[in-house]
Amino acid sequence: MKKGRATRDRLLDFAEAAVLAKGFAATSIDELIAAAGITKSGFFYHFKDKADLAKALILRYLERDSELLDNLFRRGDELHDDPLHGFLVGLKLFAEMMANLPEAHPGCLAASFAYQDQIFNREIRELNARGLLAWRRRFRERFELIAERYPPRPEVDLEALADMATAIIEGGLIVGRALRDPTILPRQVLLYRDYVRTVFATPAIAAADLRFAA
Amino acid sequence: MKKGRATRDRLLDFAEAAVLAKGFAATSIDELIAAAGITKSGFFYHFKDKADLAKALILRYLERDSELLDNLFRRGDELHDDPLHGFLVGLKLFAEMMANLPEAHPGCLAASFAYQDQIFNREIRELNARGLLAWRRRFRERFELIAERYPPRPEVDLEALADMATAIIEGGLIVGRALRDPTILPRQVLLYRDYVRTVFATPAIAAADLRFAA
DNA sequence: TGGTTTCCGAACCCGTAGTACGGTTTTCTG
DNA sequence: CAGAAAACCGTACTACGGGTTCGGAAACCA
Repeated sequence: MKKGRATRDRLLDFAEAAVLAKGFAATSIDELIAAAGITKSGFFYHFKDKADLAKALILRYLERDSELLDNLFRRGDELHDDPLHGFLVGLKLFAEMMANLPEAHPGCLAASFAYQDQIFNREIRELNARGLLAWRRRFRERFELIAERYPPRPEVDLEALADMATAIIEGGLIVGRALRDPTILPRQVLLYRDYVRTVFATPAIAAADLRFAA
Repeated sequence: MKKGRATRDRLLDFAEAAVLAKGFAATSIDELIAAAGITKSGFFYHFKDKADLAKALILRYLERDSELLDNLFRRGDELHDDPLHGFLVGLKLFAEMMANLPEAHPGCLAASFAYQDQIFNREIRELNARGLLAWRRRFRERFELIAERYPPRPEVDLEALADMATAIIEGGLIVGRALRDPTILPRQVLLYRDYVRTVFATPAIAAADLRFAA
């Protein structure tokens, strides 16, 4: 009962790495069971078919991801009780975390799935979309909170600014991957951070904010 | 000699669409020849194997893409001989083009390949990386030109700003794809455009404000 | 001890990339 | 215009790996 969970998790680990490297269709069950040291029927005990594996993969990925972001921005807010600067610190923490990853960037499962969505059933596509919407919502709510204190430049749509966070992360991952340069993603995040600041930091308020420094 | 070229192009068309929808591994030669109305040996006359198809795909994609960007920014420069504003117009034209696409967004082959790079040989990965580097170079050179006339905010690295263009496009494509919302990409491009403007046309605020690096 | 969880062995069928080879059309050249 | 050469397509076949099923057997727990 405990061991089953462990091998299931190992299967998911191998699968996630393989999917990010080769895509879902090119990841064979054979290679997963070989890596996990079990046989095929062992696999089909844990997952009823390959689609079930895909579903488990995103579910786990989205959950972990949301947890990670929660922690990150919570820590940011602990360092600054101002909503804007807490967010900016959170972004910085994220950039640092991405810069200090032990190995090359793993990539994002949601992006991988998005570029192969026709091989998945609707349920999985829905899950993926819901994950994206959660990210949008997370950032949008934060921006609305910030906007109460720091009026944003009026022509900037806060929802698009929220989507920009995930867009810049996904894009940074792709460019970093293709160029095999893990420094790209963190730098992109910092540029995004800089942009967010320019959106909310109007001159008068920005001056007043200097007391937050130090 | 003429007809052969045409069927080859049709094969590439179907292949590109299928790869963007399902990934390269899940795209079978059988489905391509069925769509093109030829038989297998017809396919293997045009491409010596599947890897050869992949190579032809990116080559064509990168070439078309570069041509498209050339046209776009040339038109932008024709409307404004100022390097900054010509570029901004080019970005706007790009956003409009993406907004007015007849069908949903096709996606970017380079991104698709980046998330499945382990199924390709080194030559193809190199081609893909070279494409990315070309985009970086294109934008970086432009930014350096702009910087001669409009001094950028000093903390902004122009190379990263160049990468941000492709990152925002790739990211916008992914988010738009996952959410099935074709308006996302153009809006992201416009946000990027807004950021570029703030980088080069800075009101006096930011200098002091940006020292803030908790 | 009895039941549940976890895994194994072996077989099954299908789709896939790729080949061999012969035939037909198109294009070039004398 | 003839005819060779190049370009193109069809049929039939191989070899293999893929996902999936089923009947059990250890391992674990109550």
